[in-house]
Formats: sequence, structure tokens, C-alpha cells
Amino acid sequence: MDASAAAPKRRDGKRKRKNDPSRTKADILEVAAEEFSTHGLSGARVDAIAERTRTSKRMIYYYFQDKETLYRAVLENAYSAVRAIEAKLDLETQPPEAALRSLVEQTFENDDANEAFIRLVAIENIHRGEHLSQLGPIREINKGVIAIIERILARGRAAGAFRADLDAIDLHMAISALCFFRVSNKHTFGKIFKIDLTSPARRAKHKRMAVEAILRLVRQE
Amino acid sequence: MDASAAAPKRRDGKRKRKNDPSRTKADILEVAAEEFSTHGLSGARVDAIAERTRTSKRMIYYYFQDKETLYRAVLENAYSAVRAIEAKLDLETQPPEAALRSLVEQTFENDDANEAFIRLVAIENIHRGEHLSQLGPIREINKGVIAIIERILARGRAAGAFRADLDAIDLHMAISALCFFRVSNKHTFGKIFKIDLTSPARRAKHKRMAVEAILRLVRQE
Amino acid sequence: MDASAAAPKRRDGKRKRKNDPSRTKADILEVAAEEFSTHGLSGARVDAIAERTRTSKRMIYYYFQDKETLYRAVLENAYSAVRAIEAKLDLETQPPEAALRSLVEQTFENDDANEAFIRLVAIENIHRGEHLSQLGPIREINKGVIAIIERILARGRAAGAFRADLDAIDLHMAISALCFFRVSNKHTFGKIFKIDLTSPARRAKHKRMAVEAILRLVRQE
Amino acid sequence: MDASAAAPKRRDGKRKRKNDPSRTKADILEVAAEEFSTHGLSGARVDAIAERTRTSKRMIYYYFQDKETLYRAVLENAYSAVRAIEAKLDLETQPPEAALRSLVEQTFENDDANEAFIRLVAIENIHRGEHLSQLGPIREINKGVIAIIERILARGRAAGAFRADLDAIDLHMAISALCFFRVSNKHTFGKIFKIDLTSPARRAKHKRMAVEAILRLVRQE
DNA sequence: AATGAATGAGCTTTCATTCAT
DNA sequence: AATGAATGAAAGCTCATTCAT
Repeated sequence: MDASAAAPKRRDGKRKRKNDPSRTKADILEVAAEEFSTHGLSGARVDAIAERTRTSKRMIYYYFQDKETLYRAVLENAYSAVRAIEAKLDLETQPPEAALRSLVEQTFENDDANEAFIRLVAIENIHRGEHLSQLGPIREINKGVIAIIERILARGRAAGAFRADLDAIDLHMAISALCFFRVSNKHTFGKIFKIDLTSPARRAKHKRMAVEAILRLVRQE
Repeated sequence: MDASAAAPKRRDGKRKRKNDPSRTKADILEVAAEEFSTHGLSGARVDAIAERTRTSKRMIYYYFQDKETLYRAVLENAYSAVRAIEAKLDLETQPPEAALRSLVEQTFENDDANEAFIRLVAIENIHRGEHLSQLGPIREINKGVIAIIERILARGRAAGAFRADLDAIDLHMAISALCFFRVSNKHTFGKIFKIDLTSPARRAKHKRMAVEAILRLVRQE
Repeated sequence: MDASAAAPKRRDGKRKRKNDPSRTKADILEVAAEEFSTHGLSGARVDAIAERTRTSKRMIYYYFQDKETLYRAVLENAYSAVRAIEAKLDLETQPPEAALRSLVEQTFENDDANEAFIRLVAIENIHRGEHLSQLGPIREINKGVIAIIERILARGRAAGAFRADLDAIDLHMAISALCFFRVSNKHTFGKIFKIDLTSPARRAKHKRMAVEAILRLVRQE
Repeated sequence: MDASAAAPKRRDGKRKRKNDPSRTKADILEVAAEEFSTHGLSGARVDAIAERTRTSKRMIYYYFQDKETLYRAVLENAYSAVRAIEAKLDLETQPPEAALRSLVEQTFENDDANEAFIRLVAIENIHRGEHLSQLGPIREINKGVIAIIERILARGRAAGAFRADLDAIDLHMAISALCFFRVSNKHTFGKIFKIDLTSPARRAKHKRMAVEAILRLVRQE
């Protein structure tokens, strides 16, 4: 037995800690997420990912079988990370309208802060959601929002403040649309109308507008 | 002697009409639009376009210098075709709220009917609008909507019906968001919430919702 | 009858004089010479030639069957143009050494002034002279120099001033080498030794050196 | 059990040795040198190089990024290989004239034996030395000759045998011209004057002539 | 668990050339 | 005498992937 064999550090070129599979995988995933988000699925280059990784291209194939599997892992990761935003909000204790306002604001902030995720979703739509389909249980998680919206709507209706003919999923779509679009389409929209959608002033106006649009939409008139 | 021998059409292999550059170009553009819309810029294959064309791959490079230039031509074409939808609506003669309702409905129908265009816009946003930037005057055309919305808002405000603190561009964005998102994100949204965004029932509900959201948003309360 | 129908100038785009075949050919040749001289045979582009021509690419093929034939025509033209430099010199009336000096100086000036020709010759050597072989009578013309050198050598020998063991062709080669090299190799030689072979000072030194080298070489010691 | 089973060579299709990058690179370089020397930069075909290589076209792009980079590598290699010819000659111990004679003779033999290199230099001059410029320190090496010539000239002058008004670089150019030209221009010159510049008799005459021309040129008269 | 070297398949693009009038 | 449109063939290059250790 050789005691020194257990030593984690080696004296060659790049010093390397004890091989840590999960760290390596996480590193690859992080770099891949950026590459896919930036260039899309077909536009992304495995070589480009490998270059910015601590490991080699070979490792990418070792852990993720091929480019598509890697993309799916990135997608899964992204959906998992952004999930359950609303869990933090404790919407149940607020009055319905305030709760809804909080939800819209939180969605707005979330989308605004996570352009990479927005882009991944847009990219996945370009691919007709076929990779999302192969993912499995992630979808369940996201269904949490619907339950929350349903509760808010129910409480608002009970109080006679909200109308009864609105579906929670449709309302979620309206919220998403107002928050997602200004991030997903900022380049074309910004260029066509020569405005900067990311300026603090616009941002504030849009946030207010999204909240107002949703609150007015649900109100019992 | 056969008088018909002078006829321009030949019965061999691929029949070839009289050389018609603009027809050839238009043909290529049409096929290319579908390929780019379906697969994105990097995902599109010049070979695939060539195969579905009356001409050869060589012709694609003859008329459009390279893949990117072809993509730009497709983009330009798409924006030009969808322009001036609102021109057809005689919005000026309708009362403000009806005019706005018409505009939203028309935008909704338009986006619903032109998925290929929606996808191209989404794709162009993945590329950060860099190709749109190289296009030039097309942007101007689209600015027509803003003028129209401004007129509607002005008339509504004059009548005391509309609020004064809404920007035409922002309102246009809200309208676009509500109409665009359900087409651009139908795959991921549909899969996550297990619904079909294209079903006639949903479609009708969403159209109504978009109109209501916008009308309520602009109303002076 | 329409009198204006006979007018040679047309009112469309590029006005065009009466079609003049020999002018068109000469135009093509001139442009082609530059292109071939600049880029070599394989490096030259038929399209590039066509673009800088008054006519179209089609005309190039109309007058010259293909790229190689055009190259050969250029080569022939070039050799014809530079031929018989020595004819102008009237070397016969000068004493042998003065005549030889004149010849070297004239060769030097000639090579210095005709870089394009030098390059064509270098290019043709890259192609192992295979196109020159297909040319025919041009070679005869250039043999004039040899006769002249022979006369000079004979007169010098008769006067007891020149040595008897030098071949006219070899002497011509030595003259050519000294005059040709500094033009043909100016880029590599200049870059390696960080000097400018075209500077007036160097040029003068080299001219003097070439003359001296040749005169000393032929002298009876 | 077969002991030879562990041997690295396999008997299938193309035998493939142990992966050996430097061998692979060297193999590519060698074949490429021949192709470029034979056909020039634009005339060379990457496919043609690949075919004569133990590896595939893909490997060429793996090690050398593109055709131009490969060409540059070939050029660099060629200049490095031919460098320092004069280092082998112990010129310092010989009397000045003998040393100069040795140098000219060695240059003559060198150019005569390395037609491929001569052709590469000619080709590089067609490209105006632009690739040589991107090479770097190779130039320095070649400057060794100049120092050597300077030493010889100095010693010759000190002995009163050599003239004082000759620059080492210019003398080197004269030597180069006389030795290079008969190789670089052998095809056109040979064809025009119907002689074979490579015949042993001519070769001997030219070697003698080059030596004489240079020795006479430097002599103090 | 990890990897440097290698690669087949296919991609975009270029080129000299010809067709049809 | 002239030409705009068209093209087959092949060139250079890229990509995801695997081999051998």
C-alpha cells in the first residue's frame, strides 16, 4: 500500500482536485446553459461548451450522451431552478387583489431577471416543445402556480371582487404574456420602435402596466 | 415543320419555363421562409431549401449571396407582408373603444394566422435582432400602428373615456404580448399545462380576454 | 422609317458604341493580364475579370474559349509587348563594352518597369512553362537578344577586350538573373532583410552592380 | 495465447500506428509541401493532400486550421530547413576569396538541389510575401548569411583585395539572383532558348560563371 | 473517472462553364 | 455580335461523435 496514492493533488499542468463527478457535471451544465441560451440548440457548439469547461469535450459525452441530451438536461435544470417562485410569496395571507398584484410583480421581476431562461423557453418553442415532452415530472412543479391562482381567484370571487368567468390557466397565460414578451421580444420590438425596453423608466412603466392590466381584467365590474 | 416546336416549354426531365428571375427568386424565398421558420437560422439547411425549389442550390447562392443574406431577405419579406394590417381597418370612423377592440381583434387574428411569421420573429430575437438591424426601412412601415393607436387614444381621451397616462408604444406592446405569446409559446405552455392553445374554444376565450384586458386597461375609471 | 434607328448610341443604361470586336478583346486581355499577374493562373477569377470589363463574362468565353486559353493569350501578349527592347538601342554602333553596358541597363530598366510581366513569367514557371510551350512563334522573337549579344561578344573578342569562353545564352541568363530577381523576389528578400528593394538609392546601386558584374565577367583579364 | 497480439499495429484496412500527433503533423506537412510547391497556394487541393496522407482531410483541419495556415506552416518549415547552410562551411578559416567562392558554390548547390523550396519562394512572391510576414522569427535566422558575408568582405578589404563600396546585402542578392534564377526560371528560359538548364554541362558552366561573376565583382581593381 | 487523438458525414460556398435567345 | 440566367462539380470547412487507452 502506498499512502501517497490517496493524495488528491497532482503536480502536472493544471492542478486538479479529487475528481468530483457532480461538480464536473454541474460545471458542464452551467456552461452549456449559457451556450444554448445564447445560440439556440442548433447554433450551440459542443466545442464551444468544452472550451469554457474545466473538463474536456470527451467528458461532455461521458456524462451526457449527446448534444440533445445535454440540451434536455439544461432545459430541465432551468425549469427546476425557476420553479416555485410563488412559493416564497406567502400569497395566502394577503387579500386577493394584493396577492394577485404580488404574483404579477414577482413574475415580472422573475422574467426580467432571468433572460437566459426566457431565451431557453423561446428556443424550446422553436423546437415545438419536443424536448420538454421528454422531460417528465418537471411539468408538475410548474402547475403549482395554477393552484395558487385558483385560490386567489376563489377568494376574490368569494369576496365579490373578482369575476367568475376567468380560468386560472388563461389568467396565468395573460400574466406570462405581459411579463415574458418584453424580455423575449426586446430586440425586434426595441429596434422597430427605437426604444430601449430595458431602461429603468420603461421597466417601471411596464411593471405597473402589467399589474394594472391583470387587476382590471379580473375585477367584477 | 412543327409550329409548336417554338413553344417555350420542354417535355424533358424537369420542365423548365422561360427564364424568369423574379419568379425564381420568389420561389426560393418562399421555400426558404418555411425552412427558416421551421428550423431557425442555424438549423435551416440550404440543401433542404434547394430540394424543395424548382431550381438548384447553386441558384440560391446566385441570387442571395449566402445563407445569412437569404435569411435576411426572408425576414424582410415577412415583415413587409404582415405590415399595414391595420390599414385595412377603417379605425378612424369607429368610436375609440370600438376602434381599439377592432385593432386588438385584428392583431389577434393576424398572429393566430401567421405562425410562420411569429416564429421568424422569435428566431430573430434569439439572434438579438442583429439581422433586422441590417434591413433598413422596413421598420418605418411598422411604425404606422403607433400613429393609429395614438389617434385612438387621443380620441378616447378627448371623449373622457380613456386615461391619459398610457403611451401608445407601451399599449402596442401589451396588445402584441397578449396576441403573440399564445402563438410563440404554445408548445411549452400547452405541454406544461396540458392544454391545447389552438382549440377553437380556447382561441375564442383568449381573443375575448385580450380585448377585455386592453379595453379595461385604457379606460378612465 | 425612323431616322434615329441608325444612331449607334442607345438610350439604355450603359451607353454603348458600335460593337467593336477587337476593342472588346483588347479590353478583356488588359483586364485579364492584370488579374492573372496579380493572382496567378489558379488564383485568378473569371468573374473578377468580367466585373472589371466593359463586357460580360459571357464575352470572355465567346472570344477566348476558356480560362486557360485566355491566360495563354495574356502570356502571348505580354511576351510580344516586351520583345525587341534591344531593337531600339542601336547597339551595333557603340563600342562593345558600351553596347553591353547599354544592354544591361536597358534590361534592368525594363524589368524594373514591368513588374506585371515579371510576375507573369514567374507564374508561368510555377506552371512549368507548359502554356508557353503551346504558344509557338513568340519564342523566336526573343531569340533576337542572343544574336545581339553574340555580335557584341564577337566584336569584343576581336578587339581583345572580351574573353572567348562565354556563351551568349549564358551571359543573357546572367544579365536576366541580376535584373529579374530583384523584381521577382522583392517581397521575400525585402521582408527577410528588412530593406526596400524599390527605393531609388537601392535601385541605383543595383543597376550599377548589375552592369559592373556583367562587364567584369566578360572582360579578358 | 499470442504474445504479438499486444503489438500496436493492426492488420485491418489501413494499418494504423499508435496515435502520434507529431508524426501525423509531419506527414501532413511533407505532403502539403509537395502539393503547394507543385501547384501554388490557390492551385493546391486540400483533398489532394489528404489523399496522399496517412490520415484524412479532417485531420488537416484538426492540426492546421485552414488551407492558408497549412501553407504558412509549410513555408515556415521550408525556410527553417534551408536555413544555416552556410553554418556548415568553415568560411572563417579560409582566405577571403576562397571563402566567398565556397559560399557561392554552396548557394548554387543548395538552390540546385532544392527546387521545391525555390518554387515555394517564387510562389510566396506571387502572394507578395504576405504569408511570410505572418511568420515571425524565421527571418532572423536567414540574416546569418549577411553577417558571414560582412566578415568575408571585411577580411578581403583588410587584405586590400576587395573593394570597399559593396554592401553585404546587395552582394548576397547578386549571389542569390545568379543561383536562384536558373532554377526558378528554367522552364521559360529553357523553352525560349531551347536549352536544358539542368544538363550537367550547363550546370557546371553556370556554377563556374556565378563564382566568377561574384569574385570579379568584389575585386579591388 | 477520465482523456487526447481521430473521424465520417455533411455543411456552406465557389468556380469555370454553358444554355437559350 | 452579344447576353442574362443558369448550373454541375467540386472545393474548403465544420460538426457531433467515438476510438483507444
